[in-house]
Amino acid sequence: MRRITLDDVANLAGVSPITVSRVLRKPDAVSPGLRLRVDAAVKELGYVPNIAASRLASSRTHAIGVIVPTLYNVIFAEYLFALHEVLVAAGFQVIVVNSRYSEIEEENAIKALLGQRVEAIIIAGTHHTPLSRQLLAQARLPVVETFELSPNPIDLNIGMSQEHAGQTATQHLIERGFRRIAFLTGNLDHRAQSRFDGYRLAMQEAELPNLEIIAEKPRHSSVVVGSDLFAMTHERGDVPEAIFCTDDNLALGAMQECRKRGIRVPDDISIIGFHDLEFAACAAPSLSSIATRRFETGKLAAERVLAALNSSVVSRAEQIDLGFALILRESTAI
Amino acid sequence: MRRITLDDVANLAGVSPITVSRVLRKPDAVSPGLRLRVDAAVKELGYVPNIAASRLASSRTHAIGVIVPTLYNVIFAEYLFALHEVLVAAGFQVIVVNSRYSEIEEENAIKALLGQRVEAIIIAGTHHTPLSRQLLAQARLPVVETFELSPNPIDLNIGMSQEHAGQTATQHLIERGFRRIAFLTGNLDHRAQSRFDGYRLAMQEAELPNLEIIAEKPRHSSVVVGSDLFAMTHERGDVPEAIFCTDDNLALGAMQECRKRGIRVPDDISIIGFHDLEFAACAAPSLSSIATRRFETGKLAAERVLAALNSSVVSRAEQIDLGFALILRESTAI
DNA sequence: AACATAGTTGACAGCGCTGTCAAATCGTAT
DNA sequence: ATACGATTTGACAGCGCTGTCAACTATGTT
Repeated sequence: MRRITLDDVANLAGVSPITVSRVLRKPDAVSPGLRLRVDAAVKELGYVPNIAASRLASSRTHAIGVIVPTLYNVIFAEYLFALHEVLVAAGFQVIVVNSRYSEIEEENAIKALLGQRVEAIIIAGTHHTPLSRQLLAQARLPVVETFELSPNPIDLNIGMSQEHAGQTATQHLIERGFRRIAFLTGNLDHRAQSRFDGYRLAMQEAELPNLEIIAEKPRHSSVVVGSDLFAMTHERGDVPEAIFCTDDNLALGAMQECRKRGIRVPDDISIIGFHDLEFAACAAPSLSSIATRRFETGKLAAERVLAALNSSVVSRAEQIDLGFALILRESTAI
Repeated sequence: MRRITLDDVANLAGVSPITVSRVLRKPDAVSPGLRLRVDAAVKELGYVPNIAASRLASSRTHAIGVIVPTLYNVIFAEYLFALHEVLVAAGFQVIVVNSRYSEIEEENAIKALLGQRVEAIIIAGTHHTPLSRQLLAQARLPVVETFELSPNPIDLNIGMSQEHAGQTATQHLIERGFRRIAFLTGNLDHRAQSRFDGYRLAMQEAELPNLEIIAEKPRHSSVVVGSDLFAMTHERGDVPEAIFCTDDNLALGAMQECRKRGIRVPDDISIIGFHDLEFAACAAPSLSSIATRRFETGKLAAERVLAALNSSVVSRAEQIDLGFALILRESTAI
């Protein structure tokens, strides 16, 4: 069972293969009569062009590689949604690869994407293996690092200061008058680590002692982990006055666990999350958080990639800070 | 700036191109001496094979197409995680495409995947356009439809009866003695519709009137939507005795809104969700739900695809029911 | 009627790799 | 020293498409 090719369609329609190719790619350049004949033949044979052959012949793949650490966190779904919206509309295929928070897997992902000859790579995070950096730098294609700001961007960098955001959240709790303020996270990936750095900076400035609630075994931020970690802390008997959680899911879990244990939020304990996920506003009590701009990050990254691909002017190492916002709600109200 | 090719590596290493190709694909078939020379040349030039050329020449893509409606719902993240785990380990690339709950976009996704000459397609759902069905059936490759059971599967079908699950959830509420039982959803995609059918069947059997809380404009299941819909219902003054939500997120939102409005769960109202998402067990109160098997669905689908690709025996139209489980927790306790 | 012009169509080669099979090389037994 | 099979290496063609450029057709102009 041979697959149907351009030649088969051309034979059936009684035209040359190149004409069939044109009908498919730039129909306006072909006379209506032939176009109809070719379209009919395509339909009759159920012809679907072989993209690998097309990519090889044209040396354009119309593919953009995107690397994210996980699909479990909705922030990446939002980011990918924006990327898709822009790139697919512009005729590009988006190839999403998952690094599972591992730099080695990320390196493999980069190799795989380069092997596919993607025309650009958009990668979440700014920490990569030396080989990853080298591959990306040598590849002579637009690279966008997102979500964080890098001290030495490979190419374009669109993000925000995770450290400053962590500091801001902590300072808010300090200003509320709390002294025993804990930092809670399920794992310390690079971004969580930066938020932690910000927390420590703020605590140090206020001359307050650190209070870390960090899972023994790294676990993805989720409601359950927030619940578990708070339960453990409560059972040890050292419940803080306030908690900064690296993620709203963790914060929600902590709040639920408080409720179960008869601890009132914000009367007995204040809680602030991170990312301002959709549910933060409607939680009971509503959750204070740091709003981050996932959608805008994706949109801007995609637009810049398109611009770079169209302009052919090589512009290097630009950095865009999309910032963040402190959102105050009931969970840290006085 | 020409890209580095196999020939460049061969020249540098002083061997024929085919030998380089062998070193990369089956190193054991090449003597250690040459292998080292070739590896060194590959490294020196930073050579990355062109997958399009490889696919064209070998007429194997080692790619599997996966279509999901959205990445916003974590159930698809879990499903994709399982698919990846099995397929990537077996040396396949997983190409994920998003249909955004649209049959037209799904059709386009199918065309795109067939154009890539994927070796199998795994598609969430069993409702497709006629052309989609035709393309999938004619494509002569393994097709797996997942998450639902189809009356006429295209090929393999791994899922569960959404209708029966909806009926079971509703019957549980009926057995608890409630009469004013509402069905709440943000949108009526095919699976939600089937759950709704199950709800109506159960209500009809018990000779109870339907009570629908369905968003006017379709909205993806989320905590906010659950919260909004419940708020609207409460303000209209017709709060039911129990609610079956098509998704745990909706249920969580409804519970939070209850809390804000001083309605106690389960004392004043019982709520059951769907999917048994991770947070259901640790919610306050913990949430009754229908547990579904997303991970197993993905794993089994991937394994069956691998088996089909290896066996070359064409086995058609098998159907596997992975079932579901009613999980009773505080939110529907008496 | 001859010619310029724009608009269509086609011939050709080649993108970079791999399957197939033939040639070369090696080690070992005679 | 020779012959043999096993192993290693290479030559060749072709996968299915597209870029380039040449050839052709229809139309309008002088």
